[in-house]
Amino acid sequence: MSDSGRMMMSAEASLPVKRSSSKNEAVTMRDVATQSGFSPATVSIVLNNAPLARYIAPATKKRIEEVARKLGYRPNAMARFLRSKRSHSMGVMFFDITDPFCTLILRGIENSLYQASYVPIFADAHNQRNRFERYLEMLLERHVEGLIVVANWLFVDIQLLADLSKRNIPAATIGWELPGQTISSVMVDNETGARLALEHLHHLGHRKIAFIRGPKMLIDSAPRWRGIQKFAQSARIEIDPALVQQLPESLDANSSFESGFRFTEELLQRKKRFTALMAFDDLAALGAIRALTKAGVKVPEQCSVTGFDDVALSALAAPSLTTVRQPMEAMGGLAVNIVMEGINAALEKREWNIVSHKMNPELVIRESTRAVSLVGADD
Amino acid sequence: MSDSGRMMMSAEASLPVKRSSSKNEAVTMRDVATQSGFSPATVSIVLNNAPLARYIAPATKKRIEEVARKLGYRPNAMARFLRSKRSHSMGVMFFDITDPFCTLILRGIENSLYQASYVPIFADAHNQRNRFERYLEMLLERHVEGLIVVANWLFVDIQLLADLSKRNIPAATIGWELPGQTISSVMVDNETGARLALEHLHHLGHRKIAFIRGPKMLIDSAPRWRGIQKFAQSARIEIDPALVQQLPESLDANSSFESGFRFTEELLQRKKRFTALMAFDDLAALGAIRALTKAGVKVPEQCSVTGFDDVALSALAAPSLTTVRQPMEAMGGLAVNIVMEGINAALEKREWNIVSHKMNPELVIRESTRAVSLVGADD
DNA sequence: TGCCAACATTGAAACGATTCAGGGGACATG
DNA sequence: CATGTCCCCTGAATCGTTTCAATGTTGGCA
Repeated sequence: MSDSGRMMMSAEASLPVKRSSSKNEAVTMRDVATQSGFSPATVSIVLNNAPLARYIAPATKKRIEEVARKLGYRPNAMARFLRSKRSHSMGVMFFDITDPFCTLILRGIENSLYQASYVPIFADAHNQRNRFERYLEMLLERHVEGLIVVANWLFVDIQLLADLSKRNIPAATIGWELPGQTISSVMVDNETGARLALEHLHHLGHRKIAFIRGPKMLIDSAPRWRGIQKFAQSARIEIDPALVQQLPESLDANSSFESGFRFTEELLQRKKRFTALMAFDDLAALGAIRALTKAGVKVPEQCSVTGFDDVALSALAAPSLTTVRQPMEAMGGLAVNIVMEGINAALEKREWNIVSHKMNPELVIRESTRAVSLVGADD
Repeated sequence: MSDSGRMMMSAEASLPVKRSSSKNEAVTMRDVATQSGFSPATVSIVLNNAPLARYIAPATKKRIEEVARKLGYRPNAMARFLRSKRSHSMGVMFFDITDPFCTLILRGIENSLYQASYVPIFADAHNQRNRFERYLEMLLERHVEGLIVVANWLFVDIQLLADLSKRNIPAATIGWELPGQTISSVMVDNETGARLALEHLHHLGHRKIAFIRGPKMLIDSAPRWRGIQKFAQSARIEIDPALVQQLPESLDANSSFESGFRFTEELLQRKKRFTALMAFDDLAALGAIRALTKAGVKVPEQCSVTGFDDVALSALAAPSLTTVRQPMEAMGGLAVNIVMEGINAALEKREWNIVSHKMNPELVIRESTRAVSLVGADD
């Protein structure tokens, strides 16, 4: 009564509502129910706009929503999950957050999840198998609705799949795939990417080209090399084995910089001639540039260098790096969509298919490549 | 029967256990209870090693644990939380994952949380206020036990605090603090850091020094500039206003590279003389180096450059960057410890204090700085 | 008047764990 | 034989939602 008087001016008729005395107890649905004079069931139906809400009187809805707002009601996600089986969370496992390759992918994933009002639970495996497994365990306990694995190393194993498919949790991998279509995956088309880079160098007139191959353990290595070989053959570029090196297995994100640096120094010491160097990834390329510069070989004037990935610093380096871009943000987004599709399919008891998607890479031409100068020394 | 026969050889007497027929139904505590022949209560007590477990017969424990393992029982985190009020999760909000400044901090946070078996829920605000608020909402719905905010922009507002302190969720900020000790914070000692860099340049003989100040909106800007001014005064270095520029407000992580580049170009065009340039952060420094190099000014031979932060690429750049390192991983770890302390205090109904910690920065000397050459032209 | 459909709301049973107040049984003690 | 004390274990309530079957109330129509 005391309240209703003041409210006369407002268009909304607003019944009195007791604010919860500044206790730190959370406001529950029951509170909203008692305060609004309806039952918890009704409140739930209204606030979730459930099918039954069709039958709820508009005035009731308004009243309940008003009380909920005034009380600052926030649904308890755990309780909700317990009943509805939907956690609205997605596990995101990756191998190393400090790897620049990862961060843009994560951005893409995060962005898409946010659109869908899903919460990401991040799990950084630090490239360690046991950490991977432990995190997987934690994610399963939390009943993530789906799982995205950003991995490039081969160690991620079958055990994972067993668990996932048994509990049928939709999953997708990025940058990594399992033989035999057992799990959805998103990868860049490595073979095409490598071809693009080599084609570019070839087009610029380079014929004596040094290569830094990726480590065996990395799934990307083989197809990229294949792309190189195929194009070399078709363009009649001779690959001199003495100009080919292979990165060692390493779990450290920045190690390929060191290796690229060291390999290039060795190459230079051996007085091998080459007018271009094609590195497995951007970091190796930057390492190579560093070595070349240090030895007084100017990039790109005397030697062109290409990378792969287009990580953030490639654009900032001096000279900026010509490289093959992986559409990382898009890859992250696509993986989310694939998993979402799986979640929805399961919800509607539809069938759905495992998809393996190869994204198109894009050649990004910057400063580190240039046409072979026909006049003047190329050394 | 078929099972027990095979088990005879094993030392553990093992009673038969029905494996859940390959349904995808999750195995619950009730399953373990019925299969083992004890009540859910007992199972809970045993599996959690609750206080009451003192009174449970060893044989019972063994049996229950065995059944749980065989069935592949995994506790349902949500159900557990609903009862126990402990979500074992921590909200981690940050402004932009693509900012290299962020990633190492996140690594530190993740690492410490992992030790404590807490799951991080990552929320990337993209430097947008509404996104920040929406995520905060989502984190609260999920009842994270604590919150860590990695922020440097000033827009994070009081509203946040109201919500947090009302629900008394322990929180800590990294790289940002609120006036008046209302929330725990971990920051680098910006003033000291700036002094270290300037001291270094001074020590190398530089007197004509250009400065790129940070944007006003960034909390780090003021103390760093203060550090510069104080040292300049005590060392009688004259700061020429014509050599001082200020980065614009921008939400893009890489914008300071552009700005650093542009500012330096302008400086060079104006034919201002300087032998060293001190940039607000690493990206601005790299931009500056780029501009200098482009203009034919050799770094460090003709001009020394320093940065701040020591982000990952600073070591890889050519020349590698002399900079002031923030102990980012340690800062992340410390923030987690602070929040954990708050959680535990609340649990034990202890009092606990808000702490503001200033971490010591460290000067990292690399290739981009060199003593002023007394002979030869410095231009 | 009687019956049915549509409307508006609710009671109560889950969901899967935790927790605490007991409850039998065994054994010792007075 | 009554009582007390450990031991070992369990029944049942509870956490905050969702959801379904059920209930009472209208109004329309034959």
